[in-house]
Amino acid sequence: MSDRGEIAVLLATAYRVMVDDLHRHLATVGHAGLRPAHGFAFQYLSRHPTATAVELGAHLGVTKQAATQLVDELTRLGYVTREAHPTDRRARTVRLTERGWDCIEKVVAYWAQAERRWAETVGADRLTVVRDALRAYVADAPGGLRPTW
Amino acid sequence: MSDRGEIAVLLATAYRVMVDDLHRHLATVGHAGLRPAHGFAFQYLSRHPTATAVELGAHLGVTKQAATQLVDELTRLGYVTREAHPTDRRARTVRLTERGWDCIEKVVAYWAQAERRWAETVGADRLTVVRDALRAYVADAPGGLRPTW
DNA sequence: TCCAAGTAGTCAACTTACTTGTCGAAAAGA
DNA sequence: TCTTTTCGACAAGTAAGTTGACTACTTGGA
Repeated sequence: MSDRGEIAVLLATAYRVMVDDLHRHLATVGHAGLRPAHGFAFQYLSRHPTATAVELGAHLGVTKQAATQLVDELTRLGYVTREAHPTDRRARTVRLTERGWDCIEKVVAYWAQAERRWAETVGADRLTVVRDALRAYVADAPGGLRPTW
Repeated sequence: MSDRGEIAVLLATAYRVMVDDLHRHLATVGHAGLRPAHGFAFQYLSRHPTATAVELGAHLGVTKQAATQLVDELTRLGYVTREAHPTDRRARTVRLTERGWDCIEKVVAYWAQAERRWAETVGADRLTVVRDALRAYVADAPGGLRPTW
């Protein structure tokens, strides 16, 4: 179980290490209490400024109730606010606060730094190979995203 | 959020795709009902034939109660059996059944095949680079394994 | 050899992050 | 207009973990 198919184990471990490191880091820069699930919510909200909770749920692949709970939690933590929807009086849009944007910036900065460190140990050219190979793998694969971190 | 630090997103997505594909495949070869968490239990049990539930829990990073529940479930599904511990009358060892070993074999075979397919699209030499780079990443990282799939 | 401390596993209650189901209010399509 | 759909709220249930307390057995030291 360690030669053939080793990449699967490595992939799982690398993923885990990355997520753990990120959250450990975030906790030290004023963003404790975030769970992996929040990451993709942030990513979606950052490029869909008028998204509703239901929309967000659809993107994350969870029910609207779960999405509502997530938004409740992010609201309580100060990362998003709910505002009246411009055209639909049933709906409310979910908007990132300044604190939300700050967190996103810090995630991006941390990943960029982690990537630089990795490039230092294995070489930038090799890291490019990794990136391309991963792109090929996920492009090839069937179906829905929903990375669930 | 897509150039610098893109590898983080790719890693998360690739992991997700891999796990989903694996479980979809397992369901088609007579091993439906398995959850990601079972994978590492199998891996550990395959190389620690006299492991107890508590030991397994320590390896997986969960409480003994959670480990016991996991073993209950695997027993019910026919993947493991509990047997008297050879020297400790408090303890019971958890042993893989034939069905358990069959599942492990199928996982290994599937990963090997997935790796071959991947190598076909990106080239075997590039896949070696990926493997080495991932090894370097997880080796570099601090601390506990516990991939939690 | 006995006793205190430690450990394997069980039972019970609670927490978290979801799920399904139902509903009122508003929107949208025929 | 009228029917159907959709947004979000409320309620209850489930799955997979947690902490805490307990019994049965083991172990190591006085």
